[in-house]
Amino acid sequence: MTATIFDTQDYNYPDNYNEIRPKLKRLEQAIKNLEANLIEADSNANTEMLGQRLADDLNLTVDYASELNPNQLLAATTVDGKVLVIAGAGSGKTKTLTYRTSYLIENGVPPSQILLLTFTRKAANEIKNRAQTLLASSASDSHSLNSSLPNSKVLNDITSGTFHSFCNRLLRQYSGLLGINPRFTILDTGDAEDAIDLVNKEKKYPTQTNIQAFPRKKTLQNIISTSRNRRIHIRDLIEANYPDIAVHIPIIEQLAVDFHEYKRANHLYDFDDIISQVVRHLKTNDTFRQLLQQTYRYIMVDEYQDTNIPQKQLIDLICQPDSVSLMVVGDDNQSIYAFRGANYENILLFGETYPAAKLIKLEQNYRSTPAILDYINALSEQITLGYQKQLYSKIKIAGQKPVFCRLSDERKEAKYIADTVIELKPDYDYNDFAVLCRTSFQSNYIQLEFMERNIPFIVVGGIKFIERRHIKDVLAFVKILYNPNDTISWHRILTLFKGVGAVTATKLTQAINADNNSFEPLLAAPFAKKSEQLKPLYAVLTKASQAESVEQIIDDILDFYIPILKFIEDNWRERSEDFRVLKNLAQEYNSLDNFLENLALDPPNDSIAAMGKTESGSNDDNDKVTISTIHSAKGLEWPVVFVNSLVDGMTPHHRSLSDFEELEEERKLFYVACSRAKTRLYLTAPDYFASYSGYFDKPSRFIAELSADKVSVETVKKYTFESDEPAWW
DNA sequence: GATCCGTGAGTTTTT
DNA sequence: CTCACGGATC
Repeated sequence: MTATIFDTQDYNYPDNYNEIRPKLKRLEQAIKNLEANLIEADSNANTEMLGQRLADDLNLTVDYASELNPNQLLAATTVDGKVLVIAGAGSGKTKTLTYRTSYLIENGVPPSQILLLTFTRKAANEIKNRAQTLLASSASDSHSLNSSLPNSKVLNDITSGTFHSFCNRLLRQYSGLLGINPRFTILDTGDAEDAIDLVNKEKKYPTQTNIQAFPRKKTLQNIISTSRNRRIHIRDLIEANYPDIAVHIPIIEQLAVDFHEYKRANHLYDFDDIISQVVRHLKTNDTFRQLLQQTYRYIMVDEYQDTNIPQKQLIDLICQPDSVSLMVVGDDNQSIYAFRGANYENILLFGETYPAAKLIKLEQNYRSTPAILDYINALSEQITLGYQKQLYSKIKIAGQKPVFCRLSDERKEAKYIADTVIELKPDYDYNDFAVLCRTSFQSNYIQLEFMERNIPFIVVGGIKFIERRHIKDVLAFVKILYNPNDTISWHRILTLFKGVGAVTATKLTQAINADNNSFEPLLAAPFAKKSEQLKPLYAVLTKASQAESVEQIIDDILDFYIPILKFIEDNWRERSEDFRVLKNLAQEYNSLDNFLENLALDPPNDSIAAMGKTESGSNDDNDKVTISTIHSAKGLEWPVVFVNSLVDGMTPHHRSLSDFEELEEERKLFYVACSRAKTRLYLTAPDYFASYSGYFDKPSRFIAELSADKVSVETVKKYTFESDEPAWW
């Protein structure tokens, strides 16, 4: 046992390891089976032959063999069958997918047969654009006489995007075949909560609130969604994770059914429906399934470790025929989305699903210094279950070991980080720094400190533009123009008015839907007298429904809505700033379909209003320190990375301390955070953290578990902090 | 039936 | 701190 930096600490570890032991056994077996199908470039004389064959192939203009490392080359050129690529952090995963895409095209695969599923749309576009550039530049400096080179348009025919955007497109494109209305509305999580609340109130279930309060809508949404994505019955889920509300199980089960029917009746799809409904159609509609199987012959899935069960089913259903080529890429060390239903077992069971599958590993790291790699490899060893892997670098200079520094409190921690940024700034741009937090709330002190020190920063993750109340309000108007059956939006709009509450709103919505979705009931007998504003509402909806452009619609709505906002919010002026952003977005779209779809599935995730404020005189608008949640930092990298709040109970989060699998995920989360760093990694922890949820004062076990030689421990004395006096004294 | 106000309970990560 | 609910009041 090697010494650790905190020998005196002891931690309570989850005690449910034995319960899940059978499951782990199964996973271990599947891993072992697939490891047996590992194909490696080094041990395989084929690689040289492969390189030679590629070099001889006159149809190829890109020099794959010299631009990729041997295993990347293998991944890029292994086309047939089912393949899992374990791509370690910083191993050139995007590059490999880019070259593979180009390789497919060069080998005559029609782009329309390629399906590329990624975690974000940005990732999909990046791969497509880079492949495009690759093909174009190679074509221009190549002596090849190949005349069938793809022109610049061709790559647009590749189907790419997130699971959600892909399924959304399928539902609309094949609405006829599937017998559904193509003009459906997408409910984001907040909308789904509202819908559940609405159904709950309308149905007036006989809840026994005298025994135990009925759960709030947020909890209900969470339970229903988790139940679907993890395929756990509501009863089992509640008994295991929400034992307090067990008395309400029958009602919640009924609510889930009624909620589902409500969505179907009103052409509403929440995030889960978008995927699950496609899966259901694939299972039951042979024509549809065969159509997709014939259309998509080459399928690539990125971030496979973060897929959930419905997403895996979707892939498996399309890939059923042996002739369909499937390559899934991921890193089991980086599965961090279980809270959203992601199932880390998918990647571990790949060998069970596809016994003939091949395994390729990318272990050469192009990102981090050897000292940092040493650290993250040590972290990786602490992860109980997974494919064998060891990242290595060809960089000779070891670089600086990760630094661990413990400070007396969160303010000191923030000061330390700011101090270090300023100290290193001469050698770096602000762009080169990132502060990664377990929860968005943990960045508060950092933000304050950076503001005081005039360090420019941008916050990623946290409160999203699209979730702000006034944006949701305006979009509700747009949504009912698109889908008048969108009862959630109707409800939202109608309750804005004085004299109209939940009951009137529901009745009015029903009247409108019953009247073939005309707006007339707004003017008719029982409702018109409820509020002075229903008449102007009728006018603006009528006007906006005839508008020529998305931008015009937004303008019409804003004319009507801003006076209302003025009345209900005192900071309306500040909020109105956001409307500029909304209008700019609207200008980019020429149809409501695309506008709403993009806003729902690919929302602008940084609050642009906040960005505008920090530009106090600085010309260099883009040079900013990134402050981000760890989740939002996935896939990114920075030369200098700070990971803060490394107190046991914050990282790992206290809610995960009693469950083996949840704790493992926290460990992976920390792994993701550390593996973002290229040259310097700073780990910081305050002495304690106190909130209503508990008092925590031990350093994170993730740091304590490693042998002491992996980090250098820095003492705060080196830094002279400014006075603790508030600025206004 | 709508709204206002006081009280009490819950706060991770996001397509 | 924020959200939801119960009860009083319009």
